[in-house]
This record gives sequence, structure tokens and C-alpha cells, in this order.
Amino acid sequence: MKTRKIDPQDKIDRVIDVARRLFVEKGFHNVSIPLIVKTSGVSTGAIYHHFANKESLAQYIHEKTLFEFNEMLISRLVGTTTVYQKLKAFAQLVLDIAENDPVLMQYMLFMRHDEFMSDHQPICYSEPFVWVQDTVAEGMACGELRQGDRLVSAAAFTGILTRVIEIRLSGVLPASLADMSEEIITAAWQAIRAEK
Amino acid sequence: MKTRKIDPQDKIDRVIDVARRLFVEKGFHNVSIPLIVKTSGVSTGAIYHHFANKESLAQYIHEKTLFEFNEMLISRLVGTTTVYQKLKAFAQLVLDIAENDPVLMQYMLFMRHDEFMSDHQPICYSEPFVWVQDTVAEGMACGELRQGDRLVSAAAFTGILTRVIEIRLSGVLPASLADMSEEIITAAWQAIRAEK
DNA sequence: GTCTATAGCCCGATAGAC
DNA sequence: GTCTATCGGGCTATAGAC
Repeated sequence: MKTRKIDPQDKIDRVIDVARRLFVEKGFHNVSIPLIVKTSGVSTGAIYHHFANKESLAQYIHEKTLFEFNEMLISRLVGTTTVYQKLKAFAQLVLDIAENDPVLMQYMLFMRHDEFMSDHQPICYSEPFVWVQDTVAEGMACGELRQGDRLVSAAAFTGILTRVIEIRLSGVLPASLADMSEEIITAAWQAIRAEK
Repeated sequence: MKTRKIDPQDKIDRVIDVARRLFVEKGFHNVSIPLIVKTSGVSTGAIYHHFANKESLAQYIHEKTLFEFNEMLISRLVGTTTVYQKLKAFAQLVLDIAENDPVLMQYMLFMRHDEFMSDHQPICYSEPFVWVQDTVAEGMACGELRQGDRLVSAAAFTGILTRVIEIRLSGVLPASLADMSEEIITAAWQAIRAEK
């Protein structure tokens, strides 16, 4: 079996990683192609050979990121049955990602997708967030959760998580989310569960 | 008393209003001076006469917006005594603003301040959010709130509000926040209050 | 497929008349 | 104080060699 000299995919993967990090750090319009070229070590020509333009690159990164997150969620849900278990698995996942792959989480939470997607769907319509809404609806139906508007309860649950992650990633919260996860998940659950 | 012909302040106020709306809608770097000129009807020269550069304009808007919000909070807190009353007043304020002055709320929640302020303080350090943290600490001390990390509880309370506002302002939540305020504030309170 | 060089555009900021 | 006209610079995207 011949060893391939240099996989072209390596270059493009490097571009994608670097560009996603830079987009998150500086915002789409503060990241120039020359900067991506300098940071990734891949030339302008190579980038434009793979992507029609800067928007296409950003859109590709967007889809790839959502897909990765969704795959992780699906694998975490294996074996969960109650609404509590499912939502806890979701919460644990986002807290884990925030600590271990902060760029992915920052992209999901803070990226202004409308800067490169004119017909942009709000992120609340992306699969994982629709899943939270459906799970919340299920919890209301079976009495585990307080009755009410499913959008509001879903937003309450995710809002706690995202805001805690936000203060952690901005450096305000000194403790790691792993250490605080029990307390965070308790707060999120109290916000939506049915009264005893 | 003479009537002034044209108050120069009018022009500059129009620039500030227009620029804040455009910054919120499109982001700092997607708003060009020519666009502000066209939208506000005030010329390039007039803008640069009042502001050293585009960053200065954005910083002025930033300070003005935070100041306005803080003033509103202070006036809403008059007469409140318990931690519940105080936090409810805060919640009611942000929900009211989100419905009545969405640009102000969008600015507070979604603006990337680091695009025009290099030494930018995270917004969680701004006066109103520090106030929430202090109030939460007060509630823990007197037993109204569940014991725990004050940053986490404060983030839980504000996170519910901001996420609900986010889905409302993005058009996903059809019901007005005024109609949902009781349910929203209940969720936020349940997240942090002491067990009965 | 990948590179360098550069065309063409729009921006922020300035100059100078009024 | 306000205007129009314009300069210099950095950007996206392309051209053409290898």
C-alpha cells in the first residue's frame, strides 16, 4: 500500500480549523483572506480552488459545525429514557464541549450567522434546539415538567446553560464547568420541572 | 425666548440613533460611514466633526446605551425591599425594554463590543449585571435563595431572561413577552430560589 | 492543486470651500 | 458646523505560471 505524499484534504482541514477559530475570535468581517492565508500557511489560490468565495467557506464551516454537534448529541442520548435523563445528557454535553472544545461552543453560541448567510435560519431552529423543544413538550405531556409554553421552557433550560457557559468562556467564572455541572444542571431543571 | 433655528444636537442625535440601529442589525464592520451618511441624512463632514473616527462614535453609543439602561433600572427599583421584588423588577424591566425598545435590548445582548473597544470589559461586569450578582448574594445570605455560587445563580436568572428575549426578538416566539412575563419570571425564580 | 502577483473595488478619513 | 470631493490603503477575487 502506497503512502500518500500529502493529502490535499489536510490543507483544507487546516484552513477550516483556522478560519473557524478566527471567525469566532474576531467575527466574519474582521477576518481577511490574507489573514487566513498567513495563519494557516495555505495560499490564497488553494483556498479559492476549494471554495467559491469567503461566504462559501463560512457556510461550509457552519454546516460542518452543526453536524458535528448533532452527531455528538445523538451519541450521548443512547440509553436515556426519562425526560430528565435526556435533558441532563444534553446539558452535560454542552458543558463538556465548552471546556474541551471552546471554539466549537463559541461558534454555536456567539457567531453572527447572518453576516454570511442572507437567508439565515435562527439557530433555535437547528436540530439540537428543536430537539430540546420536543423533549420539553414530551416532559409536559407526561407530567415531569411544569405546564406552560414549550418554547419558553425550552429557552429557560438552554438559556441557563448558555449564559453560564458565556461567563465561563469570557473568563469571569473561575471554576471549571465540570466542577459546577451539578449545580448548573440543578438550576436548569428547577426552572422547568413540575412542582412536587 | 428665541427659538433656535436648527439645533446641531438634532443632527448628531439622528446619527447616534441610526448608527446604533445599523450596528445592531448588521454589526460594526458591516456598517460603513457612507451608509450612515445615506441613512441619517447627515454628511460625512458633520459626523467627523463630532467624532474623531468610527470607533469613537461606537464607543459613545456604547456608553450612552449602558447609562440609559442603568438609569431605568435604578428608577424601577424604587420601593422594592425583598430580593424577590428586586429581581422581579429587573426581569420586568428587561422584558418591557425588549418589547418597547428592541434596538436597545439587542444592543445590550448581542453587540460584539470587542469590535470597537480593544480593552473591552465583558458585559457581565457592567453595573446592572454586577447588581444582579450582588442581589443574588443578598438572597443567599438571608435564605430566600438556594445556597451556591453567586455567579452561577445570577447567570441562571439572567440567562433565562436573555434567551427568552432572544427567541422573541428573532421572531421565533409569537406571543408578546408582556403576555408571557408571569411564566418567564416564574421559571427564572424557580431556578434560584430556596426549596420550601 | 498550488502558488504569486495584481486588478478592481469600497472603505475610513481628510482637505478645503462655504 | 456642514458640505463635497478625493486620497491612500486593504480587501476580495482573479489570472496565469508551474
